Amino acid sequence: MYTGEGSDRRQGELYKVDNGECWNTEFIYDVIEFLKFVTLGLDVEATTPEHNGTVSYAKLIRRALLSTTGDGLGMTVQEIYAWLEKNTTKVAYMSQNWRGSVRHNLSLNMAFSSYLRQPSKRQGGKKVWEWRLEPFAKKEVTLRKGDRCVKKILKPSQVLKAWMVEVLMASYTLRGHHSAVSNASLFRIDICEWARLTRDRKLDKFVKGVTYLDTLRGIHSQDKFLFEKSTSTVPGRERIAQLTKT
DNA sequence: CTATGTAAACAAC
DNA sequence: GTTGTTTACATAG
Repeated sequence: MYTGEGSDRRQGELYKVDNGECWNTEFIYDVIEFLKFVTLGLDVEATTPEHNGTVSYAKLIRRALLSTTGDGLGMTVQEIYAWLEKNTTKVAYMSQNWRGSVRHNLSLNMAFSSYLRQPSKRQGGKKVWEWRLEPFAKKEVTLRKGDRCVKKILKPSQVLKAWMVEVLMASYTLRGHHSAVSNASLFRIDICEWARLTRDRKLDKFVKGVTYLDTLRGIHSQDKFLFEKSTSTVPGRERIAQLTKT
């Protein structure tokens, strides 16, 4: 992620980012502004067991998944239960149905996705699903608050929007061009296309107009970055279609 | 209105 | 019975 500060906003300039890609300057600025917007006013996350009773399930699940060693290794629901029981104080005094709440969070929150774990010989080919953190939810974002640098993680529901930005970036990368998006209809095109390419079920539902009331509400009406802020580098529909073909 | 927690119906395994 | 999806409702801020 590009984290530098700059005063010039010359258009068309390309920056190299962490993964080696080149991004359009204006797009980068838009992403940064967006992330700032998204992370304003977040509370400090409690890190010790004595204080994590007030931390949300989603954050604790995130911490559980971050605690796994090995790249891409996730946790089964049972492993998540066990981790929460061992490493937090929250579940001890939550309702009897806290496991249901955990599953509810896993299912509803786009920060979490399930994958089929490679079957081991011991388990005799039985299907085992594991939950992983989406890359966007692993990140901590460094923000400047006054003269201090504060590290924050994104709230799971807010980070959904950041994830949308990732979707856009991925789809642009796929097409081999880079640009800011500021137009609702173009955004929709991108989301539809990405849902099709990735066969993302959650995204697919989103495209089909099923709203996730708890997490997706308001994304159209409220997201000023994606739908109201205007930039001048948005390619036309024809151009997009052209690029998509090749 | 947003964020979060809880309950429950229901399907698939 | 477990796991996962979804809707509905409650409450705090």
